[in-house]
Amino acid sequence: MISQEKNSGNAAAPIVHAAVGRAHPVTLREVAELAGVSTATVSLVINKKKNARIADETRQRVTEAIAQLGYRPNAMAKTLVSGTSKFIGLVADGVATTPFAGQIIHGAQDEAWKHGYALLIANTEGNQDLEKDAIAMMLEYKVRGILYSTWFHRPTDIPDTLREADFVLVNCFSPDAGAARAVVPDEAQGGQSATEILLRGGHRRIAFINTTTPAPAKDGRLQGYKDALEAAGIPFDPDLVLEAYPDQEGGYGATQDLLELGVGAVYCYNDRMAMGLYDGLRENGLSIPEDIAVVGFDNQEVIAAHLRPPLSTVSLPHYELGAAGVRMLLGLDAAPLESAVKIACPAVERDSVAVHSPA
Amino acid sequence: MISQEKNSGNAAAPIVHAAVGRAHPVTLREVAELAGVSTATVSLVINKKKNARIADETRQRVTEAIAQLGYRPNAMAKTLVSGTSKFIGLVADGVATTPFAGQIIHGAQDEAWKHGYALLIANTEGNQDLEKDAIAMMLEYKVRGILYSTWFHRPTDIPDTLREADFVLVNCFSPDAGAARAVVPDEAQGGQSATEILLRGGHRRIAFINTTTPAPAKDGRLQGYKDALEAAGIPFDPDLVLEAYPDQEGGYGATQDLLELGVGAVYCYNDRMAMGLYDGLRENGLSIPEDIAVVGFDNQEVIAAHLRPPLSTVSLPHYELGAAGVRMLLGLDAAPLESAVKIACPAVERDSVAVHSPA
DNA sequence: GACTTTTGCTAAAACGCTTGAACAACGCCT
DNA sequence: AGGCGTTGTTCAAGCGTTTTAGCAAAAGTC
Repeated sequence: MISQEKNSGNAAAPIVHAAVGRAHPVTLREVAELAGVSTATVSLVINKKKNARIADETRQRVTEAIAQLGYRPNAMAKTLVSGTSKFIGLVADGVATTPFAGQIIHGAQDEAWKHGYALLIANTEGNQDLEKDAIAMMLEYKVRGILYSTWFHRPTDIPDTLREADFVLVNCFSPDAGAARAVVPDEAQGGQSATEILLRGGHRRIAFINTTTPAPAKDGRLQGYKDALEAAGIPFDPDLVLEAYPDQEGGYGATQDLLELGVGAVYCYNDRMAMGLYDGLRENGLSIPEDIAVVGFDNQEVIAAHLRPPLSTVSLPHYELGAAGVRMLLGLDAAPLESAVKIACPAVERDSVAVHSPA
Repeated sequence: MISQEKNSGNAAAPIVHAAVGRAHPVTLREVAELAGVSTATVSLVINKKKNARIADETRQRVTEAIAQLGYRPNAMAKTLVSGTSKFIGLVADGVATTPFAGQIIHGAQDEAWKHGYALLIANTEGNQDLEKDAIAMMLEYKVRGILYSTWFHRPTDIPDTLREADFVLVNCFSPDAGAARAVVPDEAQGGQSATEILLRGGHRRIAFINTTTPAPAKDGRLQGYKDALEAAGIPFDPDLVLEAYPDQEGGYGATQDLLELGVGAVYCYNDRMAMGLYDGLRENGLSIPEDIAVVGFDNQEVIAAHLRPPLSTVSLPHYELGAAGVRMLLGLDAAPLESAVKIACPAVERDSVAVHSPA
């Protein structure tokens, strides 16, 4: 339904967007002709060149012609002239697949957009050929740079072709330090924050169920646990550290061992383990947080926020990783080459740890 | 670490990719000069034009020159000539934000890639201005077409600018039927499948906890429930249909009403409600599926697969929606204008419904 | 041997835009 | 009146491709 405004008393013809309908796209030249000027002039007014001297009257005429024809600049032509596009590529081994790592895309997209860039994404699902093709394509489209990201924090090899572009590693890093700019989550700080939630809850004997799978997260989260204890003046007791496969089954399965420890608080390697632990604890007639306090790690919304009681945890800053990656690529953030930049994992306190009532 | 192959006996010079290092990008002309031919010839061999007559020897020389220089075609220049790029735009009101709807991106990306297209995404978070800018940007980059998607199935208005492009609505549809091509989930079929899981489990009295929020899903899922009952020869009993807010709290809160119905099976509007219901049921000492069978809808992996017992549910085909959208856009799938194409919601059977032991 | 075909390749225009140099017209100063 | 600085605008080259028409040489044809 097209609403036609009544514009009596207005001499201007009703504006008709000629471009609507997809005939032949309107070009600069056509605008120039309508306005009775050269294409150079039109270009000048469009780009608001500061040292260009254009009469107000002319500027006006051009602006009108643009509106009347529904002109849209051809970004390809622009790019061809300038040499680089306003694209930032994002190649991911699976962030689009995994629910919460998708936030990397989101963060990158928002930040890129903020600076006038658009995101070109490619999900490679870990397939090397696909990855190569994706990077090639981005290179061909003259992207400003490429964000190379992984769905979980890990070391990664840098594909050769990637080096042809300006790039930043996101959520991963190169084993040979100094080889590339990178941004990763601060696992240790996160582990410390998680432990501190429990500490603040008044707990002194805190178990940690770590993962069995080797990963930067495994070491970092354990380190954070130790750091927090040390800061609180509590000696580290290796017996309080269990290990299990990092999923719901793993958490569930660790219940018995945990109970034998006789602790009042547990910090789980991730939310899924915590979820399993909830079930195990419940089956043993224990309630959270009264009998035992629990914190997780990752802040997988769908799990953590909807468990009963809602789980206190620590956020994996995916959104921030994406955003920081873009800023680093664009040279807006400092980007040390020696080591990856670490992004904080903020604590998210919910109800799985009782507030401390100092005895 | 650069490994230098020993190539004694091989007259060819070691291939050096001149492009690595980001000096001045290699152009067609340079390749032509190295090969001692014209740019036209190089273009011809690169694009493998079938009716182009090129001597094998020449083709060979060109190929070598390309490899030697590490030449990469400039896609912008190509696009400028051809008029349209190999991009497909995806504007989303939040699919990147919501975990599982991110699969729309994934599906679209895979399918687009399969046909040689790259995905250009823009998350508008429902912001109209952002949306307009995003579409404008896509138009300027001469995208092949635009996928306009929403994070949950709903009617939507079609922004004016969108009409300047070839477009398809994904997971949403226009209230004025026939206004646009669209692809949406088949809620009714999904509801029917969900109900059938319970029916196959031997249940005859099946409750349905619908949502209180108006949406295509509300009507469709109810319709499917009725259809399934009818097909099974069971009269529809309105008393068995409850309503609650579609989240975990809603499901939990519906427990009492549900128990008063005295049913042995429940079909929940979504997985989150089912999750809440699990808690409510458990508190009442009821076990799933022995005392009561439950099915959900949506198949939110993180919830459904990890509940105890794992929840039988019905999948919202986000991946397929994205893929189908691309195919429709590219004219690979038929695209009726009268109504949206419906994508099946496949049942995912887990353990929340006992297998039927016919008495 | 004079012709037509075929084969292999190139010249050059076009795609839509940007930009530095050039230019015409004007007012101002001496 | 001559020179000069300003102002407003255009010229034309160039960005890296694709593609059509056309040309020269080689190969067939009778």
